[in-house]
Amino acid sequence: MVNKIRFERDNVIRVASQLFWQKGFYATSTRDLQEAVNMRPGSIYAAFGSKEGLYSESLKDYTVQMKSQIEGFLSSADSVLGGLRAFVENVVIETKDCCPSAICMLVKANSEFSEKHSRLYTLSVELAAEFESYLTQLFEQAINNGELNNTLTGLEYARFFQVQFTGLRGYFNRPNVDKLAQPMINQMFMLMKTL
Amino acid sequence: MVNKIRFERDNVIRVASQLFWQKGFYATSTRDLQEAVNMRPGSIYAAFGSKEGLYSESLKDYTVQMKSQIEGFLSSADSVLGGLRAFVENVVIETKDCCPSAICMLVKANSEFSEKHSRLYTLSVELAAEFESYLTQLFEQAINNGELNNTLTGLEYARFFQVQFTGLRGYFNRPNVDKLAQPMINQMFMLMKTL
DNA sequence: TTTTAACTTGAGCAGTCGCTCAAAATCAAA
DNA sequence: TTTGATTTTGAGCGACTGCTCAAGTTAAAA
Repeated sequence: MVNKIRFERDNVIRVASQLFWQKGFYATSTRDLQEAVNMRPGSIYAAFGSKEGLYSESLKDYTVQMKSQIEGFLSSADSVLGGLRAFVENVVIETKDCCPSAICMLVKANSEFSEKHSRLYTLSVELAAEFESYLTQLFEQAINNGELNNTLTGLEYARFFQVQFTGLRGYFNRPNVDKLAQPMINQMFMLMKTL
Repeated sequence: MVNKIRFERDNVIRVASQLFWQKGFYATSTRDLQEAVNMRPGSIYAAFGSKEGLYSESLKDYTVQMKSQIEGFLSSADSVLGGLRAFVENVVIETKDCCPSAICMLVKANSEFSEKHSRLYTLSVELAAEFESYLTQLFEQAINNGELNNTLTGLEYARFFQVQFTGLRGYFNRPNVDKLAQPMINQMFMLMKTL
Protein backbone atom coordinates (compact mmCIF):
# COMPACT_ATOMS: atom_id res chain seq x y z
CA MET A 1 0.00 0.00 0.00
CA VAL A 2 2.81 2.30 0.88
CA ASN A 3 4.41 1.22 -2.39
CA LYS A 4 1.16 1.91 -4.24
CA ILE A 5 1.13 5.46 -2.93
CA ARG A 6 4.82 5.93 -3.70
CA PHE A 7 4.23 4.64 -7.23
CA GLU A 8 1.40 7.04 -7.88
CA ARG A 9 3.30 9.92 -6.35
CA ASP A 10 6.22 9.22 -8.68
CA ASN A 11 3.82 9.10 -11.59
CA VAL A 12 2.34 12.47 -10.68
CA ILE A 13 5.81 13.96 -10.42
CA ARG A 14 6.77 12.58 -13.79
CA VAL A 15 3.72 14.06 -15.50
CA ALA A 16 4.19 17.41 -13.78
CA SER A 17 7.85 17.33 -14.75
CA GLN A 18 6.97 17.06 -18.44
CA LEU A 19 4.67 20.06 -18.22
CA PHE A 20 7.13 22.19 -16.25
CA TRP A 21 9.93 21.22 -18.63
CA GLN A 22 7.87 22.24 -21.63
CA LYS A 23 6.33 25.49 -20.41
CA GLY A 24 8.65 26.61 -17.63
CA PHE A 25 7.73 27.37 -14.03
CA TYR A 26 5.97 30.71 -14.41
CA ALA A 27 4.00 29.87 -17.54
CA THR A 28 2.62 26.68 -15.96
CA SER A 29 -0.46 27.42 -13.89
CA THR A 30 -1.68 25.27 -11.04
CA ARG A 31 -4.80 24.62 -13.10
CA ASP A 32 -2.66 23.27 -15.96
CA LEU A 33 -1.05 20.95 -13.42
CA GLN A 34 -4.39 19.90 -11.90
CA GLU A 35 -5.62 18.82 -15.31
CA ALA A 36 -2.36 17.09 -16.29
CA VAL A 37 -2.07 15.00 -13.13
CA ASN A 38 -5.84 14.65 -12.63
CA MET A 39 -5.83 15.83 -9.04
CA ARG A 40 -7.79 18.51 -7.24
CA PRO A 41 -5.88 21.42 -5.68
CA GLY A 42 -6.37 20.12 -2.14
CA SER A 43 -4.67 16.81 -2.93
CA ILE A 44 -1.79 18.45 -4.73
CA TYR A 45 -1.17 20.86 -1.88
CA ALA A 46 -1.49 18.06 0.72
CA ALA A 47 1.13 16.06 -1.18
CA PHE A 48 3.58 18.76 -2.28
CA GLY A 49 2.88 21.86 -0.20
CA SER A 50 3.08 24.37 -3.02
CA LYS A 51 3.65 24.83 -6.73
CA GLU A 52 7.29 25.35 -5.86
CA GLY A 53 7.35 22.09 -3.93
CA LEU A 54 5.99 20.15 -6.87
CA TYR A 55 8.48 21.84 -9.17
CA SER A 56 11.33 20.88 -6.81
CA GLU A 57 10.32 17.24 -6.95
CA SER A 58 9.94 17.47 -10.72
CA LEU A 59 13.41 18.90 -11.23
CA LYS A 60 15.01 16.32 -8.94
CA ASP A 61 13.19 13.55 -10.78
CA TYR A 62 14.36 14.98 -14.10
CA THR A 63 18.01 14.59 -13.17
CA VAL A 64 17.40 11.05 -11.88
CA GLN A 65 15.74 10.17 -15.18
CA MET A 66 18.57 11.72 -17.16
CA LYS A 67 21.20 9.77 -15.27
CA SER A 68 19.35 6.49 -15.68
CA GLN A 69 18.96 7.23 -19.38
CA ILE A 70 22.73 7.63 -19.63
CA GLU A 71 23.22 4.41 -17.66
CA GLY A 72 21.05 2.69 -20.22
CA PHE A 73 23.15 3.87 -23.14
CA LEU A 74 26.37 3.05 -21.29
CA SER A 75 25.33 -0.53 -20.58
CA SER A 76 24.65 -1.23 -24.26
CA ALA A 77 27.79 0.47 -25.53
CA ASP A 78 31.33 -0.89 -25.69
CA SER A 79 32.94 2.27 -24.31
CA VAL A 80 32.13 5.25 -22.10
CA LEU A 81 32.49 7.63 -25.02
CA GLY A 82 30.34 5.40 -27.18
CA GLY A 83 27.61 5.44 -24.56
CA LEU A 84 27.76 9.20 -24.14
CA ARG A 85 27.69 9.67 -27.89
CA ALA A 86 24.60 7.47 -28.19
CA PHE A 87 22.99 9.51 -25.41
CA VAL A 88 23.78 12.82 -27.11
CA GLU A 89 22.56 11.57 -30.46
CA ASN A 90 19.37 10.29 -28.89
CA VAL A 91 18.66 13.61 -27.18
CA VAL A 92 19.64 15.94 -30.03
CA ILE A 93 18.42 13.91 -32.99
CA GLU A 94 15.94 11.15 -32.12
CA THR A 95 13.87 12.58 -29.30
CA LYS A 96 14.02 16.13 -30.67
CA ASP A 97 10.32 16.20 -31.53
CA CYS A 98 8.86 13.89 -28.90
CA CYS A 99 10.36 15.76 -25.97
CA PRO A 100 8.86 18.57 -23.91
CA SER A 101 11.76 20.79 -24.90
CA ALA A 102 15.06 20.63 -26.76
CA ILE A 103 16.66 22.43 -23.83
CA CYS A 104 17.78 20.56 -20.73
CA MET A 105 15.29 21.24 -17.93
CA LEU A 106 18.17 22.01 -15.56
CA VAL A 107 19.51 24.65 -17.93
CA LYS A 108 16.04 26.09 -18.42
CA ALA A 109 15.57 26.27 -14.65
CA ASN A 110 18.97 27.87 -14.20
CA SER A 111 18.08 30.56 -16.70
CA GLU A 112 14.46 31.07 -15.62
CA PHE A 113 15.07 31.84 -11.94
CA SER A 114 16.78 35.21 -11.97
CA GLU A 115 16.52 35.69 -8.21
CA LYS A 116 19.85 34.21 -7.17
CA HIS A 117 18.75 33.63 -3.59
CA SER A 118 15.56 31.81 -4.42
CA ARG A 119 15.10 28.17 -3.46
CA LEU A 120 14.59 27.02 -7.03
CA TYR A 121 17.67 28.76 -8.44
CA THR A 122 19.74 27.28 -5.63
CA LEU A 123 18.28 23.85 -6.28
CA SER A 124 19.10 24.07 -9.98
CA VAL A 125 22.71 24.95 -9.12
CA GLU A 126 22.98 22.05 -6.68
CA LEU A 127 21.58 19.53 -9.13
CA ALA A 128 23.86 20.83 -11.88
CA ALA A 129 26.87 20.38 -9.57
CA GLU A 130 25.73 16.85 -8.75
CA PHE A 131 25.37 16.05 -12.42
CA GLU A 132 28.80 17.47 -13.12
CA SER A 133 30.41 15.14 -10.62
CA TYR A 134 28.50 12.23 -12.09
CA LEU A 135 29.93 13.13 -15.51
CA THR A 136 33.38 13.59 -13.97
CA GLN A 137 33.32 9.99 -12.76
CA LEU A 138 32.41 8.81 -16.25
CA PHE A 139 35.25 10.75 -17.87
CA GLU A 140 37.74 9.52 -15.28
CA GLN A 141 36.68 6.04 -16.29
CA ALA A 142 37.16 6.96 -19.95
CA ILE A 143 40.68 8.21 -19.19
CA ASN A 144 41.50 5.02 -17.29
CA ASN A 145 40.20 2.98 -20.22
CA GLY A 146 42.56 4.84 -22.53
CA GLU A 147 39.63 6.30 -24.50
CA LEU A 148 40.90 9.80 -23.73
CA ASN A 149 44.41 10.98 -22.98
CA ASN A 150 45.13 12.29 -19.50
CA THR A 151 46.30 15.80 -20.39
CA LEU A 152 42.93 16.92 -19.02
CA THR A 153 41.29 15.78 -15.79
CA GLY A 154 37.93 14.05 -15.69
CA LEU A 155 36.40 17.25 -14.36
CA GLU A 156 37.81 19.28 -17.24
CA TYR A 157 36.39 16.83 -19.77
CA ALA A 158 33.07 16.97 -17.91
CA ARG A 159 33.03 20.76 -18.22
CA PHE A 160 33.86 20.57 -21.89
CA PHE A 161 31.08 18.05 -22.43
CA GLN A 162 28.52 20.21 -20.66
CA VAL A 163 29.42 23.33 -22.62
CA GLN A 164 29.24 21.48 -25.93
CA PHE A 165 26.05 19.62 -25.08
CA THR A 166 24.25 22.70 -23.77
CA GLY A 167 25.44 24.72 -26.75
CA LEU A 168 24.24 22.11 -29.21
CA ARG A 169 20.84 21.72 -27.58
CA GLY A 170 20.40 25.47 -27.59
CA TYR A 171 21.36 25.67 -31.24
CA PHE A 172 18.94 22.92 -32.25
CA ASN A 173 16.02 24.47 -30.43
CA ARG A 174 14.96 26.01 -33.72
CA PRO A 175 13.47 24.71 -36.95
CA ASN A 176 15.24 23.62 -40.14
CA VAL A 177 18.65 22.70 -38.82
CA ASP A 178 18.08 18.95 -38.39
CA LYS A 179 20.64 17.90 -40.99
CA LEU A 180 23.41 19.68 -39.10
CA ALA A 181 22.97 17.71 -35.91
CA GLN A 182 24.98 14.59 -36.77
CA PRO A 183 28.03 16.39 -38.21
CA MET A 184 28.12 18.78 -35.25
CA ILE A 185 27.96 15.89 -32.78
CA ASN A 186 30.77 14.18 -34.70
CA GLN A 187 32.76 17.40 -34.45
CA MET A 188 32.12 17.57 -30.71
CA PHE A 189 33.48 14.07 -30.06
CA MET A 190 36.34 14.58 -32.47
CA LEU A 191 37.37 17.73 -30.61
CA MET A 192 37.20 15.94 -27.29
CA LYS A 193 39.88 13.48 -28.41
CA THR A 194 41.93 16.43 -29.70
CA LEU A 195 42.09 18.23 -26.36
CA MET B 1 10.17 67.11 -31.89
CA VAL B 2 9.90 63.87 -33.81
CA ASN B 3 13.45 63.09 -32.72
CA LYS B 4 12.63 63.87 -29.10
CA ILE B 5 9.82 61.35 -29.07
CA ARG B 6 11.94 58.73 -30.82
CA PHE B 7 14.70 59.22 -28.28
CA GLU B 8 12.40 58.69 -25.34
CA ARG B 9 10.76 55.74 -27.00
CA ASP B 10 14.16 54.13 -27.50
CA ASN B 11 14.99 54.83 -23.90
CA VAL B 12 11.80 53.17 -22.70
CA ILE B 13 12.53 50.14 -24.84
CA ARG B 14 16.05 49.90 -23.46
CA VAL B 15 14.86 49.97 -19.86
CA ALA B 16 12.11 47.45 -20.57
CA SER B 17 14.65 45.29 -22.34
CA GLN B 18 16.84 45.07 -19.24
CA LEU B 19 13.89 43.99 -17.12
CA PHE B 20 12.64 41.42 -19.63
CA TRP B 21 16.17 40.08 -20.08
CA GLN B 22 16.59 39.65 -16.36
CA LYS B 23 13.22 38.18 -15.38
CA GLY B 24 11.91 36.71 -18.61
CA PHE B 25 8.62 37.48 -20.33
CA TYR B 26 6.16 35.67 -18.06
CA ALA B 27 7.75 36.66 -14.75
CA THR B 28 7.73 40.34 -15.72
CA SER B 29 4.40 41.95 -14.92
CA THR B 30 3.04 45.02 -16.63
CA ARG B 31 3.21 46.73 -13.24
CA ASP B 32 6.94 45.97 -13.01
CA LEU B 33 7.30 47.57 -16.42
CA GLN B 34 5.18 50.60 -15.51
CA GLU B 35 7.44 51.32 -12.58
CA ALA B 36 10.67 50.69 -14.50
CA VAL B 37 9.84 52.96 -17.42
CA ASN B 38 7.80 55.42 -15.32
CA MET B 39 4.76 55.35 -17.53
CA ARG B 40 1.11 54.70 -16.78
CA PRO B 41 -0.57 51.71 -18.46
CA GLY B 42 -2.50 53.86 -20.94
CA SER B 43 0.68 55.41 -22.33
CA ILE B 44 2.45 52.08 -22.62
CA TYR B 45 -0.46 50.54 -24.44
CA ALA B 46 -0.84 53.54 -26.73
CA ALA B 47 2.84 53.28 -27.64
CA PHE B 48 3.34 49.52 -27.87
CA GLY B 49 -0.11 47.92 -28.10
CA SER B 50 0.54 45.12 -25.64
CA LYS B 51 3.06 43.54 -23.31
CA GLU B 52 4.00 41.32 -26.24
CA GLY B 53 4.52 44.39 -28.43
CA LEU B 54 6.87 45.96 -25.94
CA TYR B 55 8.75 42.68 -25.59
CA SER B 56 9.13 42.47 -29.37
CA GLU B 57 10.69 45.90 -29.51
CA SER B 58 12.91 45.01 -26.55
CA LEU B 59 14.20 41.83 -28.18
CA LYS B 60 14.88 43.59 -31.48
CA ASP B 61 16.72 46.34 -29.65
CA TYR B 62 18.75 43.75 -27.76
CA THR B 63 20.17 42.30 -30.98
CA VAL B 64 20.92 45.76 -32.33
CA GLN B 65 22.79 46.59 -29.11
CA MET B 66 24.69 43.31 -29.25
CA LYS B 67 25.79 43.89 -32.81
CA SER B 68 26.94 47.42 -32.08
CA GLN B 69 28.83 46.15 -29.06
CA ILE B 70 30.66 43.69 -31.32
CA GLU B 71 31.34 46.49 -33.81
CA GLY B 72 32.94 48.44 -30.99
CA PHE B 73 35.29 45.63 -30.08
CA LEU B 74 36.11 44.96 -33.73
CA SER B 75 37.06 48.56 -34.39
CA SER B 76 39.57 48.60 -31.54
CA ALA B 77 41.08 45.21 -32.34
CA ASP B 78 43.68 44.31 -34.94
CA SER B 79 41.85 41.25 -36.22
CA VAL B 80 38.33 39.85 -36.49
CA LEU B 81 39.16 37.02 -34.11
CA GLY B 82 40.76 39.47 -31.68
CA GLY B 83 37.60 41.59 -31.68
CA LEU B 84 35.35 38.58 -31.16
CA ARG B 85 37.57 37.33 -28.37
CA ALA B 86 37.43 40.71 -26.63
CA PHE B 87 33.65 40.65 -26.99
CA VAL B 88 33.37 37.15 -25.53
CA GLU B 89 35.70 38.00 -22.66
CA ASN B 90 33.74 41.15 -21.94
CA VAL B 91 30.43 39.30 -21.84
CA VAL B 92 31.54 36.20 -19.94
CA ILE B 93 34.03 37.79 -17.53
CA GLU B 94 33.72 41.55 -17.14
CA THR B 95 29.99 42.23 -17.40
CA LYS B 96 29.06 38.97 -15.67
CA ASP B 97 27.75 40.71 -12.55
CA CYS B 98 26.52 44.01 -13.96
CA CYS B 99 24.29 42.41 -16.57
CA PRO B 100 20.61 41.50 -16.33
CA SER B 101 21.51 37.88 -17.04
CA ALA B 102 24.51 35.75 -17.99
CA ILE B 103 22.35 34.15 -20.67
CA CYS B 104 21.85 35.82 -24.05
CA MET B 105 18.36 37.31 -24.18
CA LEU B 106 17.79 35.70 -27.58
CA VAL B 107 18.61 32.26 -26.17
CA LYS B 108 16.41 32.89 -23.15
CA ALA B 109 13.56 33.93 -25.43
CA ASN B 110 14.07 30.90 -27.63
CA SER B 111 13.83 28.61 -24.63
CA GLU B 112 11.02 30.44 -22.83
CA PHE B 113 8.44 30.41 -25.63
CA SER B 114 7.47 26.76 -25.91
CA GLU B 115 4.56 27.43 -28.25
CA LYS B 116 6.34 27.04 -31.59
CA HIS B 117 3.70 28.98 -33.49
CA SER B 118 3.66 31.99 -31.23
CA ARG B 119 4.76 35.40 -32.49
CA LEU B 120 7.53 35.71 -29.91
CA TYR B 121 9.06 32.30 -30.57
CA THR B 122 9.04 33.03 -34.30
CA LEU B 123 10.61 36.43 -33.69
CA SER B 124 13.39 34.90 -31.61
CA VAL B 125 14.14 32.42 -34.41
CA GLU B 126 14.22 35.18 -37.02
CA LEU B 127 16.54 37.37 -34.98
CA ALA B 128 18.82 34.41 -34.27
CA ALA B 129 19.01 33.68 -38.00
CA GLU B 130 19.81 37.33 -38.69
CA PHE B 131 22.54 37.28 -36.06
CA GLU B 132 23.96 34.09 -37.54
CA SER B 133 24.35 35.68 -40.95
CA TYR B 134 25.98 38.70 -39.34
CA LEU B 135 28.49 36.36 -37.69
CA THR B 136 28.93 34.48 -40.96
CA GLN B 137 30.06 37.70 -42.66
CA LEU B 138 32.59 38.27 -39.90
CA PHE B 139 34.02 34.78 -40.19
CA GLU B 140 34.21 35.04 -43.97
CA GLN B 141 36.26 38.15 -43.43
CA ALA B 142 38.46 36.25 -40.95
CA ILE B 143 39.03 33.51 -43.53
CA ASN B 144 39.92 36.06 -46.20
CA ASN B 145 42.35 37.69 -43.77
CA GLY B 146 44.05 34.35 -43.27
CA GLU B 147 43.11 34.30 -39.58
CA LEU B 148 41.31 31.01 -40.13
CA ASN B 149 41.91 28.32 -42.72
CA ASN B 150 39.23 27.72 -45.31
CA THR B 151 38.48 24.06 -44.62
CA LEU B 152 35.28 25.34 -43.03
CA THR B 153 32.92 27.95 -44.48
CA GLY B 154 32.12 31.20 -42.69
CA LEU B 155 28.72 29.80 -41.84
CA GLU B 156 30.24 26.71 -40.26
CA TYR B 157 32.56 28.83 -38.14
CA ALA B 158 29.59 30.98 -37.16
CA ARG B 159 27.68 27.91 -36.01
CA PHE B 160 30.67 26.71 -34.03
CA PHE B 161 31.02 30.11 -32.41
CA GLN B 162 27.37 30.22 -31.39
CA VAL B 163 27.43 26.73 -29.86
CA GLN B 164 30.57 27.52 -27.87
CA PHE B 165 29.43 30.95 -26.80
CA THR B 166 25.96 29.80 -25.74
CA GLY B 167 27.44 26.81 -23.97
CA LEU B 168 29.92 28.96 -22.08
CA ARG B 169 27.34 31.52 -21.03
CA GLY B 170 25.08 28.75 -19.81
CA TYR B 171 27.90 27.19 -17.85
CA PHE B 172 28.88 30.45 -16.19
CA ASN B 173 25.34 31.25 -15.13
CA ARG B 174 26.17 29.78 -11.73
CA PRO B 175 28.31 30.85 -8.80
CA ASN B 176 31.93 29.98 -8.01
CA VAL B 177 33.24 29.18 -11.46
CA ASP B 178 34.71 32.60 -12.30
CA LYS B 179 38.32 31.40 -12.46
CA LEU B 180 37.47 28.92 -15.20
CA ALA B 181 36.20 31.53 -17.62
CA GLN B 182 39.48 32.70 -19.13
CA PRO B 183 41.00 29.24 -19.71
CA MET B 184 37.75 28.01 -21.27
CA ILE B 185 37.59 31.01 -23.60
CA ASN B 186 41.21 30.36 -24.56
CA GLN B 187 40.28 26.76 -25.30
CA MET B 188 37.36 27.91 -27.44
CA PHE B 189 39.51 30.11 -29.67
CA MET B 190 42.29 27.55 -29.77
CA LEU B 191 39.84 24.92 -30.99
CA MET B 192 38.50 27.27 -33.63
CA LYS B 193 41.91 27.47 -35.25
CA THR B 194 42.20 23.68 -35.01
CA LEU B 195 39.04 22.98 -37.01
C1' DT C 1 -20.65 -3.03 12.21
C1' DT C 2 -18.63 0.87 14.13
C1' DT C 3 -14.79 3.79 14.72
C1' DT C 4 -11.10 6.49 13.27
C1' DA C 5 -7.59 8.27 10.75
C1' DA C 6 -6.05 9.41 6.10
C1' DC C 7 -7.15 11.21 1.88
C1' DT C 8 -10.00 13.76 -1.74
C1' DT C 9 -13.09 17.20 -3.23
C1' DG C 10 -14.20 21.71 -5.30
C1' DA C 11 -16.30 26.13 -4.18
C1' DG C 12 -14.24 30.05 -3.46
C1' DC C 13 -10.83 33.68 -1.23
C1' DA C 14 -7.63 37.44 -1.62
C1' DG C 15 -4.54 39.04 -4.62
C1' DT C 16 -2.50 39.85 -9.21
C1' DC C 17 -2.78 39.72 -14.14
C1' DG C 18 -3.05 42.24 -18.82
C1' DC C 19 -5.46 45.82 -20.34
C1' DT C 20 -9.27 49.75 -21.20
C1' DC C 21 -11.13 54.23 -21.53
C1' DA C 22 -13.36 58.51 -19.96
C1' DA C 23 -11.45 62.43 -18.13
C1' DA C 24 -7.59 65.55 -17.51
C1' DA C 25 -3.42 67.62 -19.17
C1' DT C 26 -0.54 69.27 -22.79
C1' DC C 27 0.78 71.94 -26.67
C1' DA C 28 0.95 73.72 -31.47
C1' DA C 29 -1.84 76.21 -34.85
C1' DA C 30 -5.30 79.59 -35.68
C1' DT D 1 -7.05 83.33 -26.42
C1' DT D 2 -9.37 79.88 -28.37
C1' DT D 3 -9.47 75.69 -30.73
C1' DG D 4 -8.56 71.00 -31.74
C1' DA D 5 -5.57 67.30 -31.95
C1' DT D 6 -2.45 64.47 -29.17
C1' DT D 7 -0.83 62.42 -25.15
C1' DT D 8 -1.16 61.09 -20.28
C1' DT D 9 -3.55 59.65 -16.37
C1' DG D 10 -5.16 56.13 -13.06
C1' DA D 11 -9.37 53.97 -11.35
C1' DG D 12 -10.91 49.89 -12.24
C1' DC D 13 -12.70 45.64 -15.22
C1' DG D 14 -13.00 40.74 -15.93
C1' DA D 15 -10.09 36.92 -15.94
C1' DC D 16 -6.86 34.28 -13.80
C1' DT D 17 -3.36 33.32 -10.04
C1' DG D 18 -1.71 30.26 -6.08
C1' DC D 19 -3.86 28.36 -2.52
C1' DT D 20 -7.32 27.06 1.62
C1' DC D 21 -10.43 24.37 4.17
C1' DA D 22 -14.95 22.56 5.64
C1' DA D 23 -17.34 18.82 4.02
C1' DG D 24 -17.32 14.41 1.90
C1' DT D 25 -15.23 9.83 0.77
C1' DT D 26 -12.53 5.86 1.61
C1' DA D 27 -10.71 1.88 3.78
C1' DA D 28 -8.14 -0.37 7.40
C1' DA D 29 -8.49 -1.34 12.46
C1' DA D 30 -11.32 -2.35 16.36
